[in-house]
Amino acid sequence: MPAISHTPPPTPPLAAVETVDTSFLETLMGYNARRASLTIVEHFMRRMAVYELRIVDFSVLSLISRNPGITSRQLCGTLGVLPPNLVAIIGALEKRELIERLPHPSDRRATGLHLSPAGQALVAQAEVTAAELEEEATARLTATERKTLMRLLQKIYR
Amino acid sequence: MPAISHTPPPTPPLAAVETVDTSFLETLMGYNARRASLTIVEHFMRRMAVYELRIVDFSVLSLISRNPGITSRQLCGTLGVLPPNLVAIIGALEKRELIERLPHPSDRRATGLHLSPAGQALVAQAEVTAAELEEEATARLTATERKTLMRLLQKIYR
DNA sequence: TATTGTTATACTCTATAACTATA
DNA sequence: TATAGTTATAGAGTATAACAATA
Repeated sequence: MPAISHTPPPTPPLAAVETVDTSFLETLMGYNARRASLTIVEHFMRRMAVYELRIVDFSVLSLISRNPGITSRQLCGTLGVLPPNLVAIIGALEKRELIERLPHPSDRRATGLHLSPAGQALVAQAEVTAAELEEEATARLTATERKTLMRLLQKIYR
Repeated sequence: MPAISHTPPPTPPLAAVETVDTSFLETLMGYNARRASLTIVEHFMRRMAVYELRIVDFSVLSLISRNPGITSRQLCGTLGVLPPNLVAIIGALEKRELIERLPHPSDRRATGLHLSPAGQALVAQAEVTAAELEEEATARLTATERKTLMRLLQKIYR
């Protein structure tokens, strides 16, 4: 049986933290993907502000542009937005006269979404800006690294 | 001068969209980073549910573990959380008796955050799970690709 | 019976202003 | 005067339930 010490255990040092050690979090793909994603999102919001477009608005317009007649349901499935939350998004874009709702050719429950001429002009400009800001946000990467990064990210989510 | 047609312009075809073309969005780094990030986040939330930890809770515990005595302000700066929003997070972890607040050695305005023994045990388990789920989420990548991806993501946000 | 689009609503996350105690 | 931590609160984003019209 060991001797029992009657002195209290030593008080912990309680030193102040000088610089925060984030090395463990940086070994996690989730942490790195999130940080990188947030960085690009910042660039995006700053550059798209002139068009008064959020990321979801830009995505919706771009998808309608390349898929004229797409339905709300298809947009929801593609972008991971729940149907009730798309209503206000579509409504606002329609109120700005950037998109139009036309009857769906074969399903009277649905409506086909189309860009107005103003919407086509806006999305054309916004897509140029999007390409530019991508270059900005990934300026520290070479063209080859950019392609590699794109490919590896797609391997995760596809 | 060309002849003027008096017939109305042809009605647009209004064909239904069969499969949604997402090829343009897939050329954007922001889109790919966000999709990949969301995929990993899903894995994370599912696996961390047993510990009742959200990503921010895990991050806070892991940072306190490696930086005992870290202040709320330092956590905010590291994780990009605003001070008012950290209060409830810290409060809940303290109520669960996973962390303890001890006086800061040199600044009486601040409090140093420390893990309780229960908190240390939980974070140790959670970090193992985190490493496992990372493997799951990036299962389609080789070890080399994983390292490359990590490096390229860090080049964007650092 | 299932699906599209919608309303209402609740919950979470994020952001801003203002206060106290201390530096 | 500036900073750490806090409260109250507002706004954005995300979630579920339920309904009418149509498939």
